[in-house]
Amino acid sequence: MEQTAPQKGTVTERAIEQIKAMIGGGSLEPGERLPTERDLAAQLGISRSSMREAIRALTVLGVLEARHGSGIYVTQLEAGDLLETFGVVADLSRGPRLVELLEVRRILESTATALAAARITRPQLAEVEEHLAAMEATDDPEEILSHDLAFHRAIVSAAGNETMAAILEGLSSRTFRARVWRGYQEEGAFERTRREHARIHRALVAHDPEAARAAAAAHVGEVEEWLRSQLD
Amino acid sequence: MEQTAPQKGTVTERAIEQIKAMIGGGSLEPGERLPTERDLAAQLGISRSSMREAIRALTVLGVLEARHGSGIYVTQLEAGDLLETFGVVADLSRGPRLVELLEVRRILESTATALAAARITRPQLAEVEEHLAAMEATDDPEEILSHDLAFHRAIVSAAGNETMAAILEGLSSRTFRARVWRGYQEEGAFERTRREHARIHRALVAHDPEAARAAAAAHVGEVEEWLRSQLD
DNA sequence: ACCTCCGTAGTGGTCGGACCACCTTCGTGA
DNA sequence: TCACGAAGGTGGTCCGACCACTACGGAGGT
Repeated sequence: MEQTAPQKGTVTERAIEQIKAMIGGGSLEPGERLPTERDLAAQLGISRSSMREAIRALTVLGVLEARHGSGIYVTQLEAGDLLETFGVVADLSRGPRLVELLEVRRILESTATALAAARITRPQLAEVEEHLAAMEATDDPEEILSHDLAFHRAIVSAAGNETMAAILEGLSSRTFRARVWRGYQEEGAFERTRREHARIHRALVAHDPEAARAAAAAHVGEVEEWLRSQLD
Repeated sequence: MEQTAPQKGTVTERAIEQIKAMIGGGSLEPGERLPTERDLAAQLGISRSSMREAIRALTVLGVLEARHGSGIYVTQLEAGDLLETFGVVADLSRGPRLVELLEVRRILESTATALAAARITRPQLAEVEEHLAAMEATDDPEEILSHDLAFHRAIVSAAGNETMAAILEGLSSRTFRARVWRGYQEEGAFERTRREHARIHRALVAHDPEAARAAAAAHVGEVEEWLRSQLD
């Protein structure tokens, strides 16, 4: 009997694990180019079709990047690369799961905003104010949403934790917010949102972490409460 | 000109988006069975190979589940299904990224532990104590790690937010902890870990959320500090 | 009438080959 | 010296065949 092949799971799953192991084990560095699909397949003793499925899987996970005509490369393995799939969670979650997601966002975003209050620099603060102003200068819901997202993104970015920023980016994905906020905003919540944003902004200017935490938690909590009440 | 085909990106990427849209749009319910690979391919006008890649991608994301000989099914789309891939992030992150990951875990786990202190039931508390006792009754590092994981999992579970639990599960994945803790535990941190666990336990028994939050934050923070000091 | 067993149709899993679309490189020519 | 174009290499797509496994239902026995 040949013991060289453990034979657990499908060949594609094995290939995925082996490539992941190569990267985790250090034989493949971030940014490095992999052998060709054909070579990799021969190397692991599987067909090119199965190897392509493995590569595709690692591509959607943000671990690999395939460039047509050039080759397959390991991504930089930055937080943004690996956490891009987090948006899928937000897009496909429903019902009670959405509330839980918002609760996670409230916890992380309030902490991030508190950190930002302590660390934010003048240029970063200027960017925050820019989006705040742009939000109030238009009536187009689409544009408001864009600057709303950018407003929070700028704040979270100032907290200095890229991983946290990437997670929150997923939790605030465009389709997610559009889905939840459509109903929420229609209940005349614009004015309240404006006040909450202003309160967050004042805390940032004052470099007051506790006030920032409270303001951000209240802001996200408002939507959370509304969504919870909709589940009846 | 045929305008029926938008032609952006690869056909596989389009197929992934279309299937995701079907699920998000409600034409595919959780647990429902999809058409066969061959039918789906014909339906979207692509080859079976490309369709298989799309299905494989959605499978690793925890959205679909393929059962050999039976068919392809939509998962229940529970937090655990969709966030299983989160472990990959922890496994492949390195250097500064690891510290950021631990910071996120500290924030979430301290909050979860605080919630647990307020809500934990007697049976749940019993399970926590079981793992605590088992941890102190053995010298096998492997077994200690197992019960350590289960200890925290039981606590987080008592917080009542499955999504948060699934995220923390990923942040505490076996390979992740084994990697970080190997060096940490060798510095005689066993005794300190024991005291910290005991402190968390006392806070749970007393149903004291603030004490629980502080104890959990300190516990994770210890490892975080140590890892930060190793980056020199 | 009921249960057991096994055949069979249908499904996902794997393979090999062919061709296309795109990028990169290098040699040719101005 | 530099711009251009041809050629090779790479990922992207498709096809057809076969294998491994599951599920369903009918034949046979009790």
